[in-house]
Amino acid sequence: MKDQKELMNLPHKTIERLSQYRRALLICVDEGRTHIYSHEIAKIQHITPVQVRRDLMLIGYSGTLRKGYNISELINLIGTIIDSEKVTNVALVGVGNLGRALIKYFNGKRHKLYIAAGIDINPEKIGKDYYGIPCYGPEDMERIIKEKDIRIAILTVPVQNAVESAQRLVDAGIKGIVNYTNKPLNVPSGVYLEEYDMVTTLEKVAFYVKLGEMEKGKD
Amino acid sequence: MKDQKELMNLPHKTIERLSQYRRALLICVDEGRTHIYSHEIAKIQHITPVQVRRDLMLIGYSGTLRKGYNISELINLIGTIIDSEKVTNVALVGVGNLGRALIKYFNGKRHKLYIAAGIDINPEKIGKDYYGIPCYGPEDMERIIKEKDIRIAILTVPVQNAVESAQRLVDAGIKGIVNYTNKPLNVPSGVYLEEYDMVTTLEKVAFYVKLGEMEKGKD
DNA sequence: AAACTTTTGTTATAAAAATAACATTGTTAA
DNA sequence: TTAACAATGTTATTTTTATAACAAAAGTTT
Repeated sequence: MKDQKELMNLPHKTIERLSQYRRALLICVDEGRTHIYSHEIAKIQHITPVQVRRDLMLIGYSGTLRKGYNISELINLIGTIIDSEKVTNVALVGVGNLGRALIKYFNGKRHKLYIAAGIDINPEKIGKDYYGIPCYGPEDMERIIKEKDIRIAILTVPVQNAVESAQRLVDAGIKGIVNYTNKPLNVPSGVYLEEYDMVTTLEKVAFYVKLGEMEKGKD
Repeated sequence: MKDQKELMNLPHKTIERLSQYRRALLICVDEGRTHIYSHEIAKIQHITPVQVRRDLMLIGYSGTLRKGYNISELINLIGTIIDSEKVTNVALVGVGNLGRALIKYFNGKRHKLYIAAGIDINPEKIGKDYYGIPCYGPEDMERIIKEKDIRIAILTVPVQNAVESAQRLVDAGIKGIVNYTNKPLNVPSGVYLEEYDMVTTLEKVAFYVKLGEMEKGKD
């Protein structure tokens, strides 16, 4: 593996793909495989084999000629790059349908990321467990974040609570936020913000479907 | 506005941003505003004003000097570009937590995209309505897709059903799929596939948080 | 009214990302 | 044993995306 300094220079897209490679590789392990070729990874990810090899070159991993890459070695190496040494605790703010989907979907999938607490304003939810994760009230948010050393928050509250929740998370010392609400947020530098809007995704698909139909109509 | 042919040449990233601009502009309309500057849009989207102006140039929209852009005009223009003329019907395959979150989140947000049917394997859900959307059984999938002229599907089934569901959707003539399951899919050319994995998003945030802490640790 | 300011729109440049080209090397097969 | 093959690893090139530079014009200030 390469020097830690070089990690910082990895392209953003490579970081994303490493996470995706690992996901695919974990499935391969379950299927009992030990080795995989770059063109197989590429097929799964809908990218080119060159891109796979280039990414692996960047992290300093070498496969075996004509045997491909050792899957478990590669999984471990990707782990040393993108994971923290210790488990990173995550708070889920907003335990509605989306929030519960995330807990269920995420639970146990990655060793180094753990949704350690749900937070919700609904009194009926406070004190309950959801798929094994305890739900706290908003008044306990700051305390729980400190007690559990939570660094990252997933924001799945209703849009009208998004800004206030984000502000409180930042004030409580959160260092990263994944915002699934409809409202673009602002955070100070030093806090990493990732926003995802399902409407945009769907609109993009709709656009390219429309484009495809226009292309076909031309013939 | 520009010629339809030019639409096809719009950069992919511009398409995504147009959707996001519209989202932001719709919020501004609700706030009663009529005009907006490029640097204001930029601030909301965490990008540069130049990028905003360049995107708008690409779609052939002109603002007014020192007054900025007319919000409702711009919303309409973006609509003519990314929306279809008629409403595009969408099927939601898998009415679990995530599926229901999507219906609720999406319903009524965009005039030209409509989740017209939910499909689920669970007999208790079949025949029920979820936030106004009827849920059908898998045996009715092909029929409903044809009857309602559904072009696009959102896949939110449990991972073990993902491959089979996708295959049936493709066979039924679906032209676009948004895959929220954990399993990378394969579709024939002519079907537009967009995959989104929440784990990758969270891992990316965790990585950059870690990087930020490493940077700080150096001082 | 002249100089300055602010904002748009466009072209030019730089940076990032993806792809292509190709060298290398075990392995297989004639 | 030598040629062909199939795979990796790296450098070079192209494409895409983002940023910078700057011209133009409408308004503001002195």
